[in-house]
Formats: sequence, structure tokens, C-alpha cells
Amino acid sequence: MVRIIKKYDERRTEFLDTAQELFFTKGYEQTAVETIIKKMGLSKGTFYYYFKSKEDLLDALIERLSEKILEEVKKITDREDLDAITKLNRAYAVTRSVKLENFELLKVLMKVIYDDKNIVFRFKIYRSSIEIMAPEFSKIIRQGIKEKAFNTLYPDEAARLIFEVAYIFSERIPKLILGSDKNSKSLDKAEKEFRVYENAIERIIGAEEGTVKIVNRDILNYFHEKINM
Amino acid sequence: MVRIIKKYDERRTEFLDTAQELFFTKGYEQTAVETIIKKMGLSKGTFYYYFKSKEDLLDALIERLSEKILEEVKKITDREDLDAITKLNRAYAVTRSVKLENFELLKVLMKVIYDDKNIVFRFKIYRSSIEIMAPEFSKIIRQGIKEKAFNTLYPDEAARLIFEVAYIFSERIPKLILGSDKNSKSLDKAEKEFRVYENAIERIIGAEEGTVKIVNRDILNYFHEKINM
DNA sequence: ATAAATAGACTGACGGTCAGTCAAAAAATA
DNA sequence: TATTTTTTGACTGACCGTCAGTCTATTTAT
Repeated sequence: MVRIIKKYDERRTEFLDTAQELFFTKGYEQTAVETIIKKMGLSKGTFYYYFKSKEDLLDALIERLSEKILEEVKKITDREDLDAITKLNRAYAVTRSVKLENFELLKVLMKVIYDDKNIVFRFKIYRSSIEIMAPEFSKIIRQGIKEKAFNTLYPDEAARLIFEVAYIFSERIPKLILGSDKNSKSLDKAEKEFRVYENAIERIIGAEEGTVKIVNRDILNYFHEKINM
Repeated sequence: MVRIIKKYDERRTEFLDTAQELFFTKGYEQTAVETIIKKMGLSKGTFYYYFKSKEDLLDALIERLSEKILEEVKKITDREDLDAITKLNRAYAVTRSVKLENFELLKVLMKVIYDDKNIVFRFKIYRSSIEIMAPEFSKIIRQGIKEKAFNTLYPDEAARLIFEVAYIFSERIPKLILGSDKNSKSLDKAEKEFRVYENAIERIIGAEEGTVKIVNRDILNYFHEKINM
């Protein structure tokens, strides 16, 4: 075997990249360490030189993913020309970050991520991102309170909560979208339920009805089109 | 021609009982099938005669737990002499069903259940119980609307949601109670956060402020006492 | 400029655990 | 006795993780 030696950070990143691809296509539990190293053309020992366990790799990957999302969210929250409502809606859109360029790929991705075999992966990413994101959401809520758009006595806790609500909402996605029959009626029903979650968020932060939009309507329309084919 | 299936069920129940005890003291992933059968004095094959996989056993156990809680909740929702607010608060108390007879045991239990190694167990029990419990919570909300105590256009969806909020709230418990320093100040801070969750539920179902009580104050006081020793 | 020493990336055979299988025996039932 | 149900436990195979040692590039000593 030809040995290719790389710098520490480079190799570590390579591990994360490879793992990410495999975890998103096969799932965490379904991906053996052996598969990762085989794909990279490396040996067992190298893996454990960089990570102390398989779960350690998962945690590292999740932190990287969270940081990436945080970066995107910060681009929104740091702006001074946007009102709180706009920021909130855009922040949600970013955390969802569903790229719908490739419908088939998206479907596979969702099938894998929302599979029962991937509960730990999903849970960990949620918990990590909430810790990282809550402060940003707090900022938005505080701004909203100043702008008299929101009304709550507990901006910090409300921030956590509306992020959490978005999470449990996202847990419904597979049933509501993937599980929906191939007709637009069930999608309408799904849309109604989306509204309920949005409404809950509005109520928690004391915002006007109809201001919060977690679900991007473009995406919904996109699903509509795709399903009716 | 009367088949005695009693024996089969008995053994199956025995499996569930043993597994339950082990899962609650060691955790699901940490309990090997081997440990279960050893404790029962049986062999590997017998286990797989009754359950097609380890996860199958977990699912069966979770269903049994959910059914048990449902029974308790029904005792409350079926009553005709209670108003919706009382029912809701009692229903929450039941789903929590924390028996504080033995503080040390309770602490061990929580340490195991809320351990990261038990994410799947926790998640599955939550998801199962929500499916089973949502209709009961719907009933309560509908009653509350009739009584003008609650106000929402979506009783069914709100039922799911407030149950889910209680779940994510419970996910905070280890940090808020177990993780709290041994002084009453951090417990007070925890209590404040409890209030936020309760307030969120109130807002979601459109109830008066201060009506919802997820956290049993007796339990909190109990913790107070126990911690200051 | 050259040799010796060190650091650090990498190797892969091996140990150990554990879920799940299977053929055959034992027990219950007809 | 014949048949079905229940039980047995050795065995398999898939994985995670360890470890003693190798190889190469860089640094230090000569």
C-alpha cells in the first residue's frame, strides 16, 4: 500500500467530509468505520489516531455542521437594516437550509435522515444547534420587543423554545411531506399543520398572527409540482 | 380445542419485566440480550423465539409503557366532574409519574434515562406516547374551549404541540435539576424556566396566564429539601 | 553537508463484544 | 405415539477499538 501522508488538519477534514457524505447517504449507525477508511484508502489505526471513537467523530462532525449554520444565521442577525420579523423568518429558512436543486437527492436525504436508524444523529444535531443558535434567536427576540413586534418577558427562554418548536415541527416533516399521498389535498392538510406550528411560535413570542413563516411556501409549491407528475 | 396461550404470554411478560428493569437501571444500549436471558435463566434461542430482534423487544416494552400511562390519563379525562384546566394539569402530572418515595433511586433512574446512551429509548417512548396520548389531550382542549377557558382554532394540532412542548421541557430536566448546584438559587432559576414552558403551553391553547402547571411544586420542594442536606 | 534523533502519520493483525441463526433436543399436547 | 410448541447453546459474522511497530519528513547534532 502506497502511503500518502498529509497534514493533520487536512486529513481530519477529509475524515469529516467522507463521514458526512456517508452519514447522509447511509446513516450514522449504518456506516461502519471500516467503510469510511476503505473509501479514503486508509487503515483502522489512522482513524483512531484522529478520533478516539466513532461517536467522537460524529460529535466533531455535528459541531462543524452547527458552526456552519451559525455562520449563515449570523449573516442575518448581524444586519442592521432588517426588522426582527424578517430576521426570524430568514433565520428559520437558513437553519432548514433545504436546497431543492435536486429533488431525487433531497428525497433520499430525507429518507435517510428521518429514518429510525438515525435517531441519535438527528437528536445530537438538534441539541448542538440549539445551544449554538439560542443566543442568536435571543437577539432577534430582543430586537422584536424593542420594535413592539414581539411581546414576552422571557426572551432568552422563548428563544430556546421557539427553536425547539421548530425542531419538533421538523420531526413531523417526513409524515407530512414524504408520507403524504400523491395528491394535493394531503399537502393542503400538511400546510394547515405547518400553520399551527407557526402560530404557536407567534403566540410564544407574542407576535401578530401570520407574521412567522417557518415553511418556505416556494418549497411547498415545489413539492406540489413534483408530486403531481 | 381450547389452546392455553397463557404460558406464552406469561413468558413474554416476564421478558418485558426483566428488560424494563434492566433498561431503567443500565440503559437500553448497555443491556445485552445475553444479560436479559442470563437473569431469567434462559437461552439465546428462547429470546428470539419471542422477539424477532432486540429492537422488537424495545418496541413492545414501549408500547406497554404507553398503554399504562394512557390508562392513567383516561381515568382523568373520562371524569365528568372536572374542568378542563384541572384535567390538563393532572394529565401532565400522570405522564410525568415521578414517584419520589426513594430519592436515591430516582436520581439513578434519571441519570440512566437522560444519559446520551439512551437517546433512542427516550425518543421512542416519547413518540409512542404522543401518538397514544394526543387524542386524550384533544378531548381536554375541546372541553376547555367549550368552557371558555381555552381558545384555539386547532384543538387537535394544539394537543400534539403542548404534549411535545412538555417533552422538550422534560429534556431540560437533567440540566435544570440534576445539573443544578447544591443551592436553592439555581433551583429558583430552574423554576423560572419551568414557568416559561408552562406559559408557552398557556399561550398555545389560549389559556389564562398561570393556569397550567406541568411541574409539581411538591416535587420541586422535595428537591429543595434533599439538595440542602 | 551528513548522520543521528525525534515527531508524527500511518499500518493491519488481533481481541473482544454482541446481535442474530440454526439444527437438534426436550416438553407439552393431541 | 405423533405432532406441535418451546427451549437449548454452539456458532457466525459484523463491528468497534487496541497495540506494537513502520515509514517519512523534519529537526538537531556532528
